Amino acid sequence: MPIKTTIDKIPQFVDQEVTLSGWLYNKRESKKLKFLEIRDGMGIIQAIVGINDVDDNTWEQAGSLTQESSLHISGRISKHPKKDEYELQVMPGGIDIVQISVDYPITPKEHGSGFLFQNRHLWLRSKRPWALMRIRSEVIHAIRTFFYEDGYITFDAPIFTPNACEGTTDLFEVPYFDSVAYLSQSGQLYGETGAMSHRKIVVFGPSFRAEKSKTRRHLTEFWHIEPEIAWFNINDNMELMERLTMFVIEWVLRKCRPELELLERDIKFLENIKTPFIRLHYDDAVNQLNELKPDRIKELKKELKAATDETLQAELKREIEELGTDFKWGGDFGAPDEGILTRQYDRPIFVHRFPRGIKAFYMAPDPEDERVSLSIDMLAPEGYGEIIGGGQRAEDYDYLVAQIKKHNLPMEAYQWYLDLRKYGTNPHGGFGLGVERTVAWLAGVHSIRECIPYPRTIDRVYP
RNA sequence: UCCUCGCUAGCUCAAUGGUAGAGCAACCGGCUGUUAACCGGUUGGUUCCUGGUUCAAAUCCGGGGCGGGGAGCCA
Repeated sequence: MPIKTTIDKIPQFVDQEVTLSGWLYNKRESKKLKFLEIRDGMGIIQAIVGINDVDDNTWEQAGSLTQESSLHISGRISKHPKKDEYELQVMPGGIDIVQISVDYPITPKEHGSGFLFQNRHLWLRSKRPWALMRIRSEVIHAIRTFFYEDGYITFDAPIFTPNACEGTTDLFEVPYFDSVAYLSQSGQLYGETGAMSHRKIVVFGPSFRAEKSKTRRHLTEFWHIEPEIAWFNINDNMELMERLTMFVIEWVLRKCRPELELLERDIKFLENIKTPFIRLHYDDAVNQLNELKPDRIKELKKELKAATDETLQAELKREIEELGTDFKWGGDFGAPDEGILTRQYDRPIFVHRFPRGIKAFYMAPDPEDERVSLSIDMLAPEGYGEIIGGGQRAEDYDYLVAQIKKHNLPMEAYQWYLDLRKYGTNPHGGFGLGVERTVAWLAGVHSIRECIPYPRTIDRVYP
């Protein structure tokens, strides 16, 4: 009787007979041999059906299999004659078909991304999404492990909220009995209440933003890791971001080698990342940016000369024009600016102490320089840009009240939040890390839409 | 909200305003170890919808729909 098992455990069954349950991934056949690629969720193995090794019925059944047909398959495990892999030699009666799949839409050939996302429920079975979902799972597991081992409490924030965290324009409004509620765009304010109770907490959940963005870096629903810590300053904060990032990088390099290989991720870049990460004051970032701009423009002009594609030319022209003027103090960095800054380093960079005007109302002002706030962005290298945003929170009651007024936010909705400053206020802070952006960077994929099972964007809520 | 590109067979794409095609998939056949297998054949069309220009529209123009890429904003 063959042993029931799964493909990940195959190496321990060499020269033994096993039964696998799975799906046909691909098939190649000749007159006397059929090669069946079997996928069982844990991996893929090639099964061999030889016309002289099986009965007629098994031979016919093997021939009738179509892509994604479900089956049980039994045979002897052996080493691949050419490759460092194992394969399954199908035995007589070794094929038990559960269902023949007809017209599976996703073929092993090329498809456009629109088509693939329309068929996301099936595309998830293909190698690339399979690898990415496993990396995502490990990234989440690594983050939770990091915080757990560091003494943090998991503190879940509500998803229905009565108020805006950072403004109302990009909130999803939903009916709530006789009233309305909003889908949370951040758990941070609730996280702060948890920090006052447990000192170190981490909120993990989905965040919703009705931003009408259509880029590879935006989703309307994304997963958000938001630690919040009492008695915690901006330097503690950067140190925490750094430790977390290193922990996750090392975890993924340790656990996801096959997946990274499948995605053809050049892992040298990740392996070479060392602490300390670069720490750049906003002022210095602005100066550096203005110094580097002329060189970048030269580069782009060269690219423009070489470019033949018209859309690429137009894009390059626009980017050159945008870079043409000096970056003025007080502005926020755009994607091209972040690109210039990160390109010169081999590790993530922190930009800290942004002007108060471009950061959220709750950011603490810098006591040594009132123009700026104690805010931090962490920019990933290789052009991935911002993956963490955070900072120290304003602890002074009167300052916060003034900020809420200045930002035209409804005071009554923030009474509970203001209570934190009335009763035992203290320097505290935290940050928000985008899970999908982190996965995209570590896995080296272009779009964060591939980094979540079902991406939600401005014009896709199906499937 | 703005800019930009696109929509033709199941998929990826061709087609000077003049008979709508290829590759892949599917189906049939061939091939002794293939691995996005290969070779031969067959089937497959409301050219996104709508209105217009024209002797004639996949192609040009207007309106709409859907999708890709980007800006701003952000995780």
